[in-house]
Amino acid sequence: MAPVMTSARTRRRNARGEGSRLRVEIVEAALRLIDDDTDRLTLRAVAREARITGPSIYDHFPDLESIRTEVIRSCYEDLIERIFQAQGDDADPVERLEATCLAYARYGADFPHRYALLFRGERDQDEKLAVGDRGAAALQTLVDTIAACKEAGRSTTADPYDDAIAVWSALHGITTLRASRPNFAPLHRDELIQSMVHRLAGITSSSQPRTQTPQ
Amino acid sequence: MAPVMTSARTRRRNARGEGSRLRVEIVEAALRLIDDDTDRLTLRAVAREARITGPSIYDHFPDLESIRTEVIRSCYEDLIERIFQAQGDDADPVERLEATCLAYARYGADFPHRYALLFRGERDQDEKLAVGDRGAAALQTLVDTIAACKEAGRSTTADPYDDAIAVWSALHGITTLRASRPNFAPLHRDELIQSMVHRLAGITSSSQPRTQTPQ
DNA sequence: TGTACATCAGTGAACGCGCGTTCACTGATGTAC
DNA sequence: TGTACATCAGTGAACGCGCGTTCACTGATGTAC
Repeated sequence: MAPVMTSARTRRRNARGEGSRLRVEIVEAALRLIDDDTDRLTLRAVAREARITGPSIYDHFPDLESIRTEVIRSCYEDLIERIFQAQGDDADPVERLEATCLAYARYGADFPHRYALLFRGERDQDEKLAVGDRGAAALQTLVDTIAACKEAGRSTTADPYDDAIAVWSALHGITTLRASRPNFAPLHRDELIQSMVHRLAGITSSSQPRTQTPQ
Repeated sequence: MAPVMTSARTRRRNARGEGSRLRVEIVEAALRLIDDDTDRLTLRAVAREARITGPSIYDHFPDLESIRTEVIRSCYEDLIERIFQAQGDDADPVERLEATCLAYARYGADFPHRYALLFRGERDQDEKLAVGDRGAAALQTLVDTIAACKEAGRSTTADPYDDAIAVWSALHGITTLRASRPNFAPLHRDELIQSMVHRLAGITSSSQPRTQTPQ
């Protein structure tokens, strides 16, 4: 008689005292499903992907929604972390601005479905995620960098905050348009992004990759 | 004995020969659900909203997916129509550009969930919707308008197509960011949009609502 | 004008499915003696 | 070193639900005579 094929077939249970390891396995499984463009994240699908049975999840999460929240929170943290890392120790504020914006866009290009997830939900999401402060700090970083460009005489910005909002909007737009239309601006994405950022942040002269032809 | 409460309680059936009227009622019901931010569009929910029973839908649509497709198609047509209408008969190309972009952004602000629907799906969508040509024509309109600005000496654009893509990205970004964060740029949305469009399309001088402070 | 009837716009019951969640349980494993 | 046992990491069956879809049907209404 052939052995029954169970969903947990090849998985080896965690050792004693290592039970909480399953919590991160669950989140990883959910991320895999999201990256595969699963249209609806279900508890049973996550369990299958983690090669456990449904009820096992309840030792680590009270319900499906809390898995979802944790997944979004971890993606958010990841993106914010990359933004701060991209700020690096660059002395030139224009290069810092470019690096920050490209890091943001690159996250969206590398993980389009995770990125979409971050901006799908709405009201009160930040509170539930408890990352509101870090998110605001990331935006402030962009504001400060544009302000630094101005102080260095490299930007004509009249309002770094307004321009940071404009830059963020443009980055978000090109990131999400690209995700939904695979053929959208594929050839010179980074150049397009840099060009948009330069214009919206009022960056002057210098190593601008895009040449303007005066009328 | 109290009458049985059915989902079709108050609806009056369409007259003979008017059966196809139900088709548009179904689409309207689906649109209402979408505007109410229904998380998952189901056939049974559409039927309830249209005050008919589920099976009645099958006289007009072969399956749930085809309702969805028709809804998206009609939203797409609506948006494209508004873009062409906004082009109007304005002689000033800069004003035409502004009107077009604001019409686009306004659609997204007025119908955030319909707008999101248009950019949720992905590959092959245009073919399925049979609106690819009209969509491309709408984008071309934007390209032409920017080119007209240049010819009128009102834009320094080096490449109207690239700049149209940039403008579209920015519009898409601010529209979707606003949808997911209700507090995002609420005070001067139109001014922000105009300012972004002007800078990305290389519009010079004139009635720019945003004052640049030279360093 | 009156009536039988064909047509048409739907209905209602039923199906199999995957879902979230609950509950009692099992069986491997580290530990006490 | 050997064994009984408590603990822990999960399992399996079951529940009620809403779903998409099918099928046979019903009952109002326009039309032919």
